[in-house]
Amino acid sequence: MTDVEALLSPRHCVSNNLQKTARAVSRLYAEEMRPAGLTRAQFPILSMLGTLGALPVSTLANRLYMERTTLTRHLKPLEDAALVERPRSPDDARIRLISITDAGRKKLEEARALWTQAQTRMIERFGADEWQALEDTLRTLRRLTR
Amino acid sequence: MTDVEALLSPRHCVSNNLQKTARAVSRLYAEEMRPAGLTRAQFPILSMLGTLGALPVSTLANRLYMERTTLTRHLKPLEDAALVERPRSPDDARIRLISITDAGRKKLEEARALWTQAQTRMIERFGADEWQALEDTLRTLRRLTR
DNA sequence: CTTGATAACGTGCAATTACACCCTTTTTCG
DNA sequence: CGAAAAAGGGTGTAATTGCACGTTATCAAG
Repeated sequence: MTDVEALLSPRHCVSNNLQKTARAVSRLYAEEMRPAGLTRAQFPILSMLGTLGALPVSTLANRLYMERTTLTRHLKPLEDAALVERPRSPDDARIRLISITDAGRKKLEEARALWTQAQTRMIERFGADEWQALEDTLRTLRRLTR
Repeated sequence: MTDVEALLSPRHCVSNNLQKTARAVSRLYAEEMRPAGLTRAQFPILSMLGTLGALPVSTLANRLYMERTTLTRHLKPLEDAALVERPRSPDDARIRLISITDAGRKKLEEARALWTQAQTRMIERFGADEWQALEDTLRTLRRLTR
């Protein structure tokens, strides 16, 4: 049994430990995916759209655990590059239904090849079982923040 | 035994899962620490300096798992606020030895009270043992990136 | 039907991050 | 010694993030 008091030193900060680790890992993926011509944030957005189809901005943001306004920023360059569309819903003019285009799917496939390399390298180093367990733990942690 | 292939869907991206979780948790800490008058990055920097004393920029950056140039950006406002000093080393004029000032320690104490609240809340929700284990796992993951 | 509340989305601004490139100082080695 | 290499550090520029606030569209009550 670990005592809570033992974890009340900034060295054990949950937020900072996650942040540091995310930075460290992100650098590896970014390096490997650079030739794809997609920024780091664009890949998960296109992936999500490729899987789920047309979604309102807010719904998409929730799925990505991303601020809605942050997502809006990312969508603009993607729309300019014709990788996504964002027409207004016919039923509710407030809503924009974001979807991936054919060009977007093409780009996504290219990027995915590079991503698969980075992911494979990472999993092989860290261990598939270990990552599976960590992924579950991180999901639990995210749920606690809502 | 989990197969690696099962983890080669972007949904299982190590980088993105860490990033999402860091964002979600960071928002909680940021909200709680807002009254401290320190930004999120400043707190771990001051903490590290409070513990370790005077350090060269590169060494400090390594300890924080932060890009050296990113740290430089953060140091400027801290120096302007007189919370840190960065005199050149007498032995090697290339090196700046970063250290916390008395005003910095004072500010750190204030911020730490708020941080402790956020950390306590987080640990109580998540579990002390669980966090201890996760912290170790994250450290392992960071080591793999070097 | 109109008026206030709410929902969905965008913008202004500031903080965070990092790659590419630069300058200065020290070290290495002929 | 003197020139080249290496080490330490800073700047230019761009991507990422999110809070406060504003705009437009829909809904609920009277």
